[in-house]
Amino acid sequence: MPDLLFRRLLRRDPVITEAERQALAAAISHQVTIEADAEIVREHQVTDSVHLLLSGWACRSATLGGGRRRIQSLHIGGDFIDLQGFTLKRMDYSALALTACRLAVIPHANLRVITETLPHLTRLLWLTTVIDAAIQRQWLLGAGQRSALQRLAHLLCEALTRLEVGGLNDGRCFRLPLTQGELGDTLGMSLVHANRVVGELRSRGLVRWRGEQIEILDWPGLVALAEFDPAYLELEQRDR
Amino acid sequence: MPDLLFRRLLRRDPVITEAERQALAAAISHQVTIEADAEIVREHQVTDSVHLLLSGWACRSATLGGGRRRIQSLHIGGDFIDLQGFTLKRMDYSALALTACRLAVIPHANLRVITETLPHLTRLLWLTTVIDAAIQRQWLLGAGQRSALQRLAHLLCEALTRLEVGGLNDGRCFRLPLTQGELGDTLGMSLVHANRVVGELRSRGLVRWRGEQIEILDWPGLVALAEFDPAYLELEQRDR
DNA sequence: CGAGGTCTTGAAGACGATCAACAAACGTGG
DNA sequence: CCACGTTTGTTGATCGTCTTCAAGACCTCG
Repeated sequence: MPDLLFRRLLRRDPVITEAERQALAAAISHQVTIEADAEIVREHQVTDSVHLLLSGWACRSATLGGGRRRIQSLHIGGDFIDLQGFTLKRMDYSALALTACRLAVIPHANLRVITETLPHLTRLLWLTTVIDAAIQRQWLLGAGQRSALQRLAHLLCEALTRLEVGGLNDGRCFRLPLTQGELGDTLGMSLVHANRVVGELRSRGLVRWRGEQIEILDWPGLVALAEFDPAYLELEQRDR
Repeated sequence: MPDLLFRRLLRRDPVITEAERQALAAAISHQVTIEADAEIVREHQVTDSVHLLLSGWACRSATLGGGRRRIQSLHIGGDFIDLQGFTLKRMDYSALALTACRLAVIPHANLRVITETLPHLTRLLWLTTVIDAAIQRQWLLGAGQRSALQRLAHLLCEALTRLEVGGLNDGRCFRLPLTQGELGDTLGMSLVHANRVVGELRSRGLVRWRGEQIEILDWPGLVALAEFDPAYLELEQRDR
């Protein structure tokens, strides 16, 4: 079941043994399907299992007094939504389904057994949380130092690159299931400004953007605008 | 030597065995002292050891074209500067000493042995990288949704709380060894605005701030202004 | 005592927020 | 199939926060 996860891990590490595959598959207690806009975990909740996204899109978000919301990350098939919770226990963010999602549920107890028997797989799981954090650092960097237009361009570059690793894109086309309001929350800007900045990207001929469907028309131009360097996604195969 | 680290881990987990303490102490290959403004690790560098800060202040920073720099985190005694590098190998940020620092160096090879023999200690190390990421999420949340004044107030709340865990503060007084230029880079604002916002905090009677020395005069007021909730620092004792 | 870094303050201007209104798309039930 | 309400997208106008440029004060250290 967690094939997508393994495919992505294999981009980072040359060897995943059959025993490791089976252990992780066996750690899954059950699967669930949830509909769009459903909550996967709630902020402040103490959790006892983690969720691996098998298909669909999800996000993490946190809200501040005054209803100001920030979407802190986007997730696609093969991502752990809340692996942090395995060590953290109490969540500091909520996770929401952006589309209908298929999720694999893995109890913490089963992960604990993995940490006690399969150190290499443990390091790979650790790695996924660390890559997660590297993406967050990139967003933090953007939030302060990139313009609104650059942040949007960077998001598109990151999205396409990550989708490609899982084979979830269609060439230069992909789906981004966010309303412009959600896009604003993701990029840290108002709905109105998100709209303007989407318009700017279109008028520069960099993307075609109809509803949720996006086509990158000028990848080098977009990468240059965003100052996108995929190094932080850690796509090199190494022994970990 | 890594007493500060253990003290802080004990705030999160009730039990650390003598074997775990000794294993981590033994994993340290050597210690180094570096002077202020020295570089600890450089962006894009492939590392083979991690650095545990024993005393002094350090930060992580990343730079974007045009020389725009972002300080992504601040570190005090007991923090790992670059534990991410153990799984990541290639760094996506630079680390700099803000003051003279004493560092313990732990080769990746020794950490690997720990992951293969001491699963509970491994989970605690994993936990430190996850708390690290939780702090980053909080900064990301602030970067978009908090005003400049609130971000500064939040930074002070976080700094004092983290210093308290290590016993590194002096009541409501502590040292923050940042110039206002660096403070601006940390908070994602210009030097000039950082200065104004420090002035605002002073004139509201919330802090006394002379050079690097800070005294919190009105803690509840500062917490309220910042909307500071220390839950994300994960200070509850649990089995991990 | 001078020099370099740091802090402080003023003024002008840019970027993005907010307020407001309307258009387009979508889904639902009549 | 159309009417209707709701959600989403689009555009204009005004306003505020923060940036940039600039200059002067302070301070520390050789």
